[in-house]
Amino acid sequence: MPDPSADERPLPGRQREARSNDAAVLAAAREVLSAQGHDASMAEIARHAGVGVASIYRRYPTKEALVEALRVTGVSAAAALAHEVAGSMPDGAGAAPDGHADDGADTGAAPAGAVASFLARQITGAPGPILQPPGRGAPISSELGAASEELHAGLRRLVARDRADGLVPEGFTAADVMQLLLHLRPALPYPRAHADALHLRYLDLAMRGLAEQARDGVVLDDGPHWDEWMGSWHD
Amino acid sequence: MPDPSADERPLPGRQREARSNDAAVLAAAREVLSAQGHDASMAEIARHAGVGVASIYRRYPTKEALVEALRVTGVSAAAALAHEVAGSMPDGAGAAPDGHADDGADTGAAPAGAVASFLARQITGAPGPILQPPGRGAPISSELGAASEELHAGLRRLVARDRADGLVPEGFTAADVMQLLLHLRPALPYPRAHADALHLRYLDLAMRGLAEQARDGVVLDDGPHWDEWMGSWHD
DNA sequence: ATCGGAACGGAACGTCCGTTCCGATTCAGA
DNA sequence: TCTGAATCGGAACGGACGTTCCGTTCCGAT
Repeated sequence: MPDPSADERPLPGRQREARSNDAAVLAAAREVLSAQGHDASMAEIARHAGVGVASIYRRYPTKEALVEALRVTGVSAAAALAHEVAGSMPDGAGAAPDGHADDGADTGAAPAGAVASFLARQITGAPGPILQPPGRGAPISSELGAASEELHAGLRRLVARDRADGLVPEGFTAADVMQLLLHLRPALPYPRAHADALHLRYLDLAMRGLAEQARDGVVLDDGPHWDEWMGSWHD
Repeated sequence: MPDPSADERPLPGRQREARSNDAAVLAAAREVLSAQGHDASMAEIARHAGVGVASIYRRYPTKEALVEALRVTGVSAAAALAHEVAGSMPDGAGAAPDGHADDGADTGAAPAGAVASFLARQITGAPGPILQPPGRGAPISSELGAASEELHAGLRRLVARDRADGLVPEGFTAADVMQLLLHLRPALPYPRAHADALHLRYLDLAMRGLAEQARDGVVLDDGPHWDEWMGSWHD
């Protein structure tokens, strides 16, 4: 979707505040929603961003739309990272998100798929409510669908590499990675650092289990499908 | 807390409906809260129980109190099961909850602690919101505290037995079992059976990881403490 | 210096939900 | 059969939150 007007910051007047507000809103939303869960109030997000509620609604028609935007950026960042870890970036993708090189160090010789997923979660900054699928009804904007597909491709590459290295058992798929992430998540009521430390502790167990299954030649029976994540269940 | 009046169903007149309503409310609450999460409405619970909202409030002063009651029964059932699996029941404890013998079969030679915990969760029937600790402020009624302590004792026995059998690594504690349960939980938005199947799939990974750590002689560094679960964090 | 419009912040509105209140219903005892 | 107490279900209340509306502020242009 190309912008017909000139895009090289042509009107830096009042619109610059708009842009910076936009960024502040996104950051605040990520922060507040990740700390307090999905029922944090819009007023709280606005206050955190140093902005009135109206400034949020001017850009996002609804709270769900704001969460959607966070989902898209989170999933895109995860996809970029997955591709990067897998060995080569996709085409002209943006720069890799910052601050993730150190975290991966202490996970040892774990399967890259799981590691990358954990890092992806770190990147999103808002693990619980945001990596979770939207409500039952009408899900998946085209943007989110595209990001999701890109992530799928990246994870497939990662898992394939891990399979070749004998780090994950046969039958373990990219969809498994997503569902494992959905099932193993930091406990909300605790302070962030504490919850993350424990999260890492137990994720390590799962990765060891994977590697052991691979060594034992286990063949997993049919697991989840990719579109079950973010999929519409229609009950 | 002994009841001074006669307790052997002395007034079966209108009060029988009260008793059965009470049971229906508890069952409905467990069902609805487990399916829809903590923000299911009281009206929905009442409707599910075939009862007016007032009949709930007549017995539980607040929604939180109702959830508390579910927590107590859930934790007590888990404690009873843990003691049973560990080899002998506590004193005059009630009968073991039904319908759990079959589920344990397909987990193979997994550590009993994790298996029992999973079963405990099955028993509670309301995994997510109910095993989670209450809000930050004033937690832990004495009843819940007692049930929690009983569960702690049971899990300690289980974990000790598993340690002796070389199924869990050194440094893995009863508190670890609880926190692992808190971190690895069924994904809500999916149909129950599906979410449970995946939950079991990934729990199996963690248990394999535990066993492997034990075989490798891994010594875990300091993990969680028991009273961090249900503990008041005071931020 | 003044004007127009874009963007702002916060007050106002409607809805939903937890909780309370009240008239109707049922049952034990006379 | 009648009375009264206990219990019931659902309507009414109050507050919180998502969303909308409006008067104000700021910036570029005339």
